[in-house]
Amino acid sequence: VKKPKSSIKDVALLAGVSTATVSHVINKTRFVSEETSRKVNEVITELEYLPSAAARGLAGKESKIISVIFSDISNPFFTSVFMGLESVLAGEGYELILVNTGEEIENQEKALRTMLSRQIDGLIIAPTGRESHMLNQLVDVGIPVVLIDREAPVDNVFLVDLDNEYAAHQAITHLINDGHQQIGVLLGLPEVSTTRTRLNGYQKAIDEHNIPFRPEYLFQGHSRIEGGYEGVKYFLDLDQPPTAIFSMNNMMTLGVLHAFKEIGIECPNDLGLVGFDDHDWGNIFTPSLTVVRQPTYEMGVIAAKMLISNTESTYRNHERLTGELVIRESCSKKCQQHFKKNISHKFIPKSE
Amino acid sequence: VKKPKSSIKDVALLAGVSTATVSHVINKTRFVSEETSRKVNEVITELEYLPSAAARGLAGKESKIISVIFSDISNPFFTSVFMGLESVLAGEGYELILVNTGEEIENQEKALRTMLSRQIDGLIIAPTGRESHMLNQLVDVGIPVVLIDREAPVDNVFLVDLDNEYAAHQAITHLINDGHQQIGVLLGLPEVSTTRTRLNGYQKAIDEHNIPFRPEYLFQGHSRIEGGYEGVKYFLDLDQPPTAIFSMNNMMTLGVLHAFKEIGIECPNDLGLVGFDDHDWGNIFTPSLTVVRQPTYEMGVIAAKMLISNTESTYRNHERLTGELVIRESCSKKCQQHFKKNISHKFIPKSE
DNA sequence: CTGAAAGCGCTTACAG
DNA sequence: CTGAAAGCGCTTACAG
Repeated sequence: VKKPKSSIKDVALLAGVSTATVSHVINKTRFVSEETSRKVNEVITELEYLPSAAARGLAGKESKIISVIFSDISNPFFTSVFMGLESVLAGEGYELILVNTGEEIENQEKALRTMLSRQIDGLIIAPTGRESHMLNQLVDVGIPVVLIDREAPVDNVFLVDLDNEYAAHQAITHLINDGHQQIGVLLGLPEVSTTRTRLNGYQKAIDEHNIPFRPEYLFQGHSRIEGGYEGVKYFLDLDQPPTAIFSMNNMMTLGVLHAFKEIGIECPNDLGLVGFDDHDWGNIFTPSLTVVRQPTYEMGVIAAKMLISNTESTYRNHERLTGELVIRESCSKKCQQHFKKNISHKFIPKSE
Repeated sequence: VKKPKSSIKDVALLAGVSTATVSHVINKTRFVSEETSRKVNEVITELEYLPSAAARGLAGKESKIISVIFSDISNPFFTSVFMGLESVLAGEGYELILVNTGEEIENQEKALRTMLSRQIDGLIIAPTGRESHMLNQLVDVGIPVVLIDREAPVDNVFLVDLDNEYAAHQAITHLINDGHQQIGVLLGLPEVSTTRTRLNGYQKAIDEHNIPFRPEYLFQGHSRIEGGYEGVKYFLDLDQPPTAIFSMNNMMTLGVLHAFKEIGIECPNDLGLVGFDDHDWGNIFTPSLTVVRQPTYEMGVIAAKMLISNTESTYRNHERLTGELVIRESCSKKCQQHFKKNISHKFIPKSE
């Protein structure tokens, strides 16, 4: 039951003009007399004509497609960034191809390869951080790319990220001021740049307070729920468990809360918690969560504007935003002894 | 610093064959001697040749683009569906254009119009439910479309959804068995089909238990956080407030929990709660939430498979899945009097 | 103020 | 086993 689509030729024929004229009235790319212009538009609506994006792309114009490559779209951080992107790009007539790499470099490379064969007008990517052959190739070919959230070893790209070191420093300092000296860290993925910069902020904060660095207070949580969950178990099994936890992202924070509930840990009295990324449940949970809020939507907006601004004047190549420490209830320590002494006997491992 | 991309002509020239042959070795669409085939592939890697998707599309082949139109990508329901879609489609070489309508019919129509001008291979959409001219046109033009989660007035489309009536019936029956006779409902958007079917399930369940239907127990929450929050306030202001709330989606449930925390409502003793959609925080919250879990990821998988299965045999035009009632702690009522009597004096309106 | 025509980079009958 | 060539539906110098 296919209805044949009409082409620019059909329009030209019916309107009694050339295809060039039709093209020009559609794109407003040269003057056309009002009369013919009207006639052409009439025929267009009559035939329900829509120009073929493929033909347009081939003929050398922009594709109006921008590719977005994220690592984990189930993370609200990225959906919020996406909405920020969309808010400016949709208005400009762009469509977004979204691909989810699941943090796998092979998926990223494969996606980038496809993008290279498409006529994309730009790329917005939260890169894995490892060397990427395809990313360099995309840049070489002249496609504008903006890195978001994370750095990567490429030149001639835009970058919008958070001042992660400052944000982490702020969070840890807050924890210290609330009486914590032993602070466990749930690390994000090692190959992602934010893990390093947030750790730097931690280091700097404890240094400033002459708190010794303890490698056993670092746990690799892989930015995943399970990692946060396992991390709590790990910390409590230490001879001298930390009195507070710094979680480097919201997924791990969720895992921490899981563990807290399961083990019966009362936060912040038993164990303090400061997280990265804010969300509605952060406010609902008891205690409500003290977190570093990232301006996620705004990051998307800026990235999008960078990409489509041909005037380089508006933005620098690198826009660094500032996080906001949202102080709620999960940090303030009231008793100083280590939590382990009191509850280790009620530890219930997760049933698998 | 643009590096010129090489075309199929360049490859043909360097390999000493025709473009037809190059095309055929790439697509494996007719036999080519092993020797020339090898030679062609060598040249391809040497030139880092990648076929132009635009040209391919124009020349009549598939575009390998599938369009996904959702109403709210910040809702985990949709991100989970998206990941299900991606899990099968990425493997088949498809790219997904994602657009977020924010539940606005105009945005939907605009997006569909663009899709019509693109050479998309298929469309997966959670439609607003209202009559859509563009949707019909897409179908007319021969593009396969699958409706997901919701129905819409179109013919010749696939549909994958939940048995919403059954799911709601199950949830309400559970509430009734836990001792609730007054059950307030937070309605989803009126134009979305699931709102109607879930309400039917509610109606059926109370009918079966001879519980009178009370229109004042229905509150329009618009499937949004604010709606859930306002709903709780509304219900508690009734002369005879309900003893339990049925929330038709996870966003409204979040709003309910906000209100609970703010007003100081103890769930389930003060007010029971059963929600639609499951999420990690459902388990973390105290009390943990009793909800209808939808097989979201699976819905995505099935929708994707429907779309690309040319053999109509595998799937019917309509696949209806079954939700699972996950019983946790937020329903069982222990005291029978209406909650209002005890706490209305501590009511603190949200500061705006 | 408007047209004729080349060209974008593929695919695919048609031929041999 | 492989080529020459038409054609997909646009855009854009070039001409007038």
